[in-house]
Amino acid sequence: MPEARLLVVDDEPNIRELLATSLRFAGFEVHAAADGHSALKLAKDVEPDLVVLDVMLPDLDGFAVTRRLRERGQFVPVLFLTARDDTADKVQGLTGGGDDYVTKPFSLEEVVARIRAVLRRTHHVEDDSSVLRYSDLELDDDSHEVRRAGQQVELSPTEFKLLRYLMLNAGRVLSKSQILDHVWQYDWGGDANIVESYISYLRRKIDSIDNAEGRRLPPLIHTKRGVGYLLREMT
Amino acid sequence: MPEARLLVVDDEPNIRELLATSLRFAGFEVHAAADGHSALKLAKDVEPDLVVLDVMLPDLDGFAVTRRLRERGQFVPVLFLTARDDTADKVQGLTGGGDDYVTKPFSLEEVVARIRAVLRRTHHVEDDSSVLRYSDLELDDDSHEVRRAGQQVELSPTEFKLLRYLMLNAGRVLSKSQILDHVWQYDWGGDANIVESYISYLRRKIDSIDNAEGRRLPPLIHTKRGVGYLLREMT
DNA sequence: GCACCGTCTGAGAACTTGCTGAGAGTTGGC
DNA sequence: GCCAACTCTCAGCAAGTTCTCAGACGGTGC
Repeated sequence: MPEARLLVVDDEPNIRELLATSLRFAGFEVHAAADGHSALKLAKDVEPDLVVLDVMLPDLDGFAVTRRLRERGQFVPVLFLTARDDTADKVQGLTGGGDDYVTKPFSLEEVVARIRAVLRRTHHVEDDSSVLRYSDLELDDDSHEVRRAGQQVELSPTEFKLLRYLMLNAGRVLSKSQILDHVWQYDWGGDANIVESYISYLRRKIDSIDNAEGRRLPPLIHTKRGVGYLLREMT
Repeated sequence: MPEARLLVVDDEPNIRELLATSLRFAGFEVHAAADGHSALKLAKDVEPDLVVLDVMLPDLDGFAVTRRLRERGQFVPVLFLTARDDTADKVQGLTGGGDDYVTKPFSLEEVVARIRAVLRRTHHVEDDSSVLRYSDLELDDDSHEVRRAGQQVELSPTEFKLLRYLMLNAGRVLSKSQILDHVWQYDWGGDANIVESYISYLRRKIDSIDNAEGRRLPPLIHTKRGVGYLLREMT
């Protein structure tokens, strides 16, 4: 059973497909539309739990779509996609409720994280917490805090997103290009060496910790030479 | 079970939706109407605990709506929305009976705070007091007083709203734009740097206090670089 | 053992973000 | 009308973050 039902609305086919595919892979049921009118039609049929909505659409803009949804009694939360500066302020004034926005170009991790955050807040079924756990690692999305063996660790935003992606895929090898695709913005043009750098930073922060007795904790991040990286507890 | 049932009446769709979404998110059951007549009709059906009512409506004005409600025997409290100067005094004259008003443009924090205050006063059976607490911080909505470790602290109105918002979301990182959306007026066009300034003021007042023994109290406001701010007790 | 190749990491440049003091403009009380 | 409190802007500094590069490191296969 999928985690939740999403409706993705974007007129650029590449972005739409990128989102649809990754969100499906992340465990959501995904429906897609290319413009405001088909989005409204589709929303009536599938009754999504959340709408991912580009603000710039060829026919109706994102706000108009939202308004019509609400007028019709569909109080589904919305995650807006906006160009960097251009509409950020317009959106800001309107995100008061459970809605949120992400600026383009985004990274997939960011979109998934925001979707989960919005769903968590609006479905307010308080049993599902915001904490990801693996082994003695804890990552809290709400407070943006990370702990290894109970000891708090300070991570930069990129380090946080990287660790989050590794934890979501614990036990699975992730290639450098997969990591690049998810943690960095989709239009990133640089070198994959950046992944190595950030893995190095992360290891320094979470795999080089001594516990209270001064004993070194076992590493959780492992390199699979020629393949990628793996978060795993080794026994 | 929602905290209370509200009826929001405003003819501007953006404002109506902004209010409806945020109030729903704040835990209220919300119904909405765009003009006086549909408001009256809806009020009969849903029997709201409070009405949020724009004074300027296309058909009946807010006072007329209120009058008809009262004539009909519905003594529901009303929170009026008014333009800044224009009717402030007129409203004041009419808010004797537990009603209140907010001038446009408002901030969401302000609206929520007033709604809670009115409900508290009118439903007077209330076991829930007007005091928010977190750690050794106390914020009293009724008396507008704030204490850190029992020691009273003087805050300006904006500082008070900011602290209130942080306390309501204690343990959760709030981005500068979230803060801007809730604490500042919805049409605010300026820089997010204002949030930094006010965080700085707040820290000076509540995080730089020495207790009776001259020992510095631990800070409660924490910066998550690149993400936002967090009110939290660190152990 | 040696050479190759992928990986690791220190150094550092460029940039971003956040903090704060100074001060201009506004409002409200007396 | 004057003063005090408050709001908001600005700019400079401090610190953190991102990313690149190059040499060191270490596994693998011959």
